[in-house]
Amino acid sequence: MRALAISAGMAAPTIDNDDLLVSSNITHETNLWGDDDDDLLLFHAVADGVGEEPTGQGECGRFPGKDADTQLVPLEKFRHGYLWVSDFGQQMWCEQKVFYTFTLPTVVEEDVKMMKGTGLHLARELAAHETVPVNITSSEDIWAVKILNLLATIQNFLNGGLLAREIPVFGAPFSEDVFMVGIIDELRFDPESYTIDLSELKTRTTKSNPSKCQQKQHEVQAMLYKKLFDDLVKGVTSKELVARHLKLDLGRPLGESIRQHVDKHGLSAVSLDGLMDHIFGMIQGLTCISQLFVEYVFQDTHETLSHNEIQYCESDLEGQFKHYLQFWRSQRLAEGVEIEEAWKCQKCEFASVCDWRKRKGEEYAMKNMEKNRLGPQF
DNA sequence: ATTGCTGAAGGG
Ligand code: SF4
Repeated sequence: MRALAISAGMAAPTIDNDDLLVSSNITHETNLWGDDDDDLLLFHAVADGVGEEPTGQGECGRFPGKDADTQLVPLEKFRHGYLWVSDFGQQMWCEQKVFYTFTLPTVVEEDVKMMKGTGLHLARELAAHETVPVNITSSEDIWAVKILNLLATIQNFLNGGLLAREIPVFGAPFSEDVFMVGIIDELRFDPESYTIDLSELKTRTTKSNPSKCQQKQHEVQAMLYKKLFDDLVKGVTSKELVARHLKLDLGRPLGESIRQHVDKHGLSAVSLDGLMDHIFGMIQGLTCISQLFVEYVFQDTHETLSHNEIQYCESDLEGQFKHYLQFWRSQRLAEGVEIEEAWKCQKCEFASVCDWRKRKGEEYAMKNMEKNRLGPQF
């Protein structure tokens, strides 16, 4: 079984054989994974957005409410009106840090553990398909790539394929009208039971599972992927919704390079309108995700430390989703870590300027002083 | 900042 994925990037397009996956970037070219011949076509596309600097909203720009100058909330200032699934995980680590990464200059240094993690993910991805570059001429093309890569997965499963990696998903969960985009690490299809399981891969520098709080991050990430995928299967996510949030013109003709791949899938669509009609119809022939797994792999030896099922809890997910959304809508300030998690500040590049950390430290010192002052006498 | 006039994710 061969899969094809497309990617658009700055580099020259490359075409591989075997299973192809495509990823697209904001630039002029994309890569398709896989074989030219057939089967799976996976695209990831990128979205467009709008970014802005937060401005004089008081100390560190942390006050809630719209930005004084631009009247934009973080969702619009820092993202282009839609969020990434991974944004929520970052917020769970430290929301204040998320805020700083968007508003303060950061030090450029290569992160070996992240590069290793990326490498391990890429190796697995390429084991499932190859990428083929495509040319991109518009935002519509970029999203068409994502949709074609999702289509490749769907066609793969409907044709008896068992495994897919790096599957793009998107939607606006929980009727909040906030658009989310993400990429699922891995889906496995069992034709016998007609079930699809999801697996989220995390690599580790130490030979141990992460702390509870990090495990929680990974679980929420996996649950959100399921939610987005299931909404697609259920037909909750419509092309109009996608077009509105991503500011896309459904009728705009797709570029030549994209059209060729559309043709290869046996489709006649010339624009996103027809392409999404097709894919949204087709995905409803699949089934919602059954089991969720998080796999931890040791970076040095590539050995799997654990591969455990996690429980999907929709009400829990919804609660978290709405809480973290408040930050993006300026309905509350960014929250930093509590004193129990001050260890996170140790390696944080913003520690020396972090207002939150300073305040927490002072509060803590104050409490201790109180205790010492009152303590001996009572 | 890798890519940030911003692709998702990459680990802690
Ligand atoms: S110093 Fe601590 S509280 Fe401040 S941004 Fe970093 S991790 Fe968050």
